[in-house]
Amino acid sequence: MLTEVIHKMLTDRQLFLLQLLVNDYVVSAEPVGSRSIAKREGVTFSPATIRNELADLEEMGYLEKTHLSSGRVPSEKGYRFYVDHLLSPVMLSDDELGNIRHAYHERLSETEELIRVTAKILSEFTNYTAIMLGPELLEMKLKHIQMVKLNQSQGVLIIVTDTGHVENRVVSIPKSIKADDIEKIVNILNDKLNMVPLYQLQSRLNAEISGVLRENVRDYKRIMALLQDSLTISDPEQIFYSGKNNMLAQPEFQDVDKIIPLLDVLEGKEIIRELMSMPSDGLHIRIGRENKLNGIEDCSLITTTYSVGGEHLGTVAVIGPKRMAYPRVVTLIDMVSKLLTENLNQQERHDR
Amino acid sequence: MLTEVIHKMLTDRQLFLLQLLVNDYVVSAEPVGSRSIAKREGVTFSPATIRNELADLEEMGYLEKTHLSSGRVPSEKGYRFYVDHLLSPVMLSDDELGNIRHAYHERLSETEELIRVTAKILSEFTNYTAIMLGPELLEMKLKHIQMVKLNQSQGVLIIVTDTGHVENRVVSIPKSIKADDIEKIVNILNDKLNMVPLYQLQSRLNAEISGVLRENVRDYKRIMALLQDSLTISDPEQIFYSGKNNMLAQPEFQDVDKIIPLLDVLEGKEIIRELMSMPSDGLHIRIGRENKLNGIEDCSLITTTYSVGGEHLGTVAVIGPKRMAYPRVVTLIDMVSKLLTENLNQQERHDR
DNA sequence: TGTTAGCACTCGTTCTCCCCGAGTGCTAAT
DNA sequence: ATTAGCACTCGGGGAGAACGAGTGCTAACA
Repeated sequence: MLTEVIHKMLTDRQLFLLQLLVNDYVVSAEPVGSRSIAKREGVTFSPATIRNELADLEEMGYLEKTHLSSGRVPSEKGYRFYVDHLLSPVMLSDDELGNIRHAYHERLSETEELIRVTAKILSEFTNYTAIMLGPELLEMKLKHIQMVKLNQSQGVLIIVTDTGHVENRVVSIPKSIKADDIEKIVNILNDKLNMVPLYQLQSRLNAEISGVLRENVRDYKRIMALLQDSLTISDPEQIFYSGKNNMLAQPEFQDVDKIIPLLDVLEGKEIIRELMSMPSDGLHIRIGRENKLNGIEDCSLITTTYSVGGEHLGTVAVIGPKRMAYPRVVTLIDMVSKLLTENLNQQERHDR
Repeated sequence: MLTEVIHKMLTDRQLFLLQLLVNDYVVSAEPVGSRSIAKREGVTFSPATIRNELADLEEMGYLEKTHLSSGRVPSEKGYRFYVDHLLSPVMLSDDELGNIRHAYHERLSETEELIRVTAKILSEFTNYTAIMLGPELLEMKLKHIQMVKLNQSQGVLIIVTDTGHVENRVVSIPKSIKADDIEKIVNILNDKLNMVPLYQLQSRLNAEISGVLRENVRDYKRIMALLQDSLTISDPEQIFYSGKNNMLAQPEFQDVDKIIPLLDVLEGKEIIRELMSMPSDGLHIRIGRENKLNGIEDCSLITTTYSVGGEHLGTVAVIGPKRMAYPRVVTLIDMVSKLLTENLNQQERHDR
């Protein structure tokens, strides 16, 4: 057991006090003093004793003071310890459980809609910001491809994936390419590329299709260029945000100068890269500076993953202040990612 | 000429002073005093004279004071007058013109992309928030409809409109409906509904299609229910935002308590209704409380429209503080909406 | 009669000073 | 080992004072 290792360094009482202090600070957002801890239930010793203990905890780096004679605040090391060893799962009230299940109860046949709803639930129940990465587009497989002509020189190319996701783009069609050519090409593509992952489209196109096309259609070069262009997946990630403004209500972000960089980061692409750099198995927590990304030094990031049909992976993330209600968020994010996986696979089940 | 009517009430000097004061306040965001006006170029009279004039303008309701001995600030009536009678068009620098044209210079074949880029340009060059309403989905005409089967019980219904917009939704297909039925149905729909505006789909379905279906396919009732369900356009508006966070940099929104309601309104649906309530011809400005919507009493809204092929109308809007750089925004929004129309119709031209 | 210099007055802002209270560390008694 | 007591620290809040940007008014002037 890990606790034995811990006991060598921290006494039971110190563990208890650290836990109390973090719990207190998480709700009050203000430095916690010995007196207020002493008043808490289950505390049998005096403020003076607590002060001694807290001084030790501070010396070990688990706590900090904002100024010489202030109460204590958890350090990042303190949060890390709390999260690793002291996190006790929290029970949600029946009311809340009911509400969550209810939100999922509508008929949500579309994967996107399901993810969007999940993000909303997560942000509303945590009061922080939820970010979800959809299943990577590039991992999806091509189910059907289609060209719809809009007018003499333009058409819409439509790509449907196995998950039911639809990509479309408008393309210019040179005059030299005739309608029956297009039909022929689309048929060839559907034939050869069925269930090919999107990230392979380019290479397959060059390897297999180019030869077939050369034999079957006129103006082969132009068509190849066109296809190469339009079968490039430009934005390989689907991103869903919810509750971006929840951060504004947090006491640590009352200052506008803190809000602007934060919101800028939340809207930017770097946060996505940060999310994708999280390990892809199970639940992970990054506290403050553990995030490599500038601008969220005062935030914590909790992520987990969900899967569709045991394959396509997506990420569920909650971002909030370092002083986060970790137990609650962990419970919620875990629950929601399981519900999401469950729901998605329920759809998937129809496949077999 | 309107100016004659004005002259009966406001002297030339008063007009001049009002204009100076608004221009000054727009950049400084602070009450303007007589001394600072006197220092401006072209002002030949003394602070005392200016004070007298300003007092008159205040009496007439064009100016306000924040407190008894402060400088003056334009009232809503003052802004209104300024906007109606004193707005002098502003020239953009060659640099800026170049940048704008450059931003449009990439190949932007997709309507959506074009609108998105326009919003971005507008918000970046004004430093306010841009909101664009896409051409109303309901006005578009059906170009092609298609069903792609995903698995035994689900398929994706794809609707392509004449503008190249693609709508799609996942539908559950009852087992009783066979593949050849689906093909038959889709053929009938494409045949009967070609170039029918989307808002008519429902009624046409009931009037014309239901009879044909009854004769040609099994399980007619179920299919009708399915079609009725999936041919409903759920979200009839496409909305593009850009620069929502620009508001945070404005001095009037330094207070977090002001930011939260503002951002909430910007994210909400009411603002869309407000936008749609603007007259649909030419450029319009609503100042402060002229907006019926709560939460943007301190903002002004400038809108204009753009058109696609002389038909589908969309809205371009900029929202900023009442103390807005009106001349610049008017010039920019006008220019950008023209460029947008131009670009869209360039695509359209290929049609003929 | 319109303009302007001069002056008393107003009022928000900023700075200082002071006090309060929450909290600490240390010491000595239990 | 625990705790009561005490001196000390420091941020926050409130009361004044000084400041300055601005006004309105009056009287003099062209």
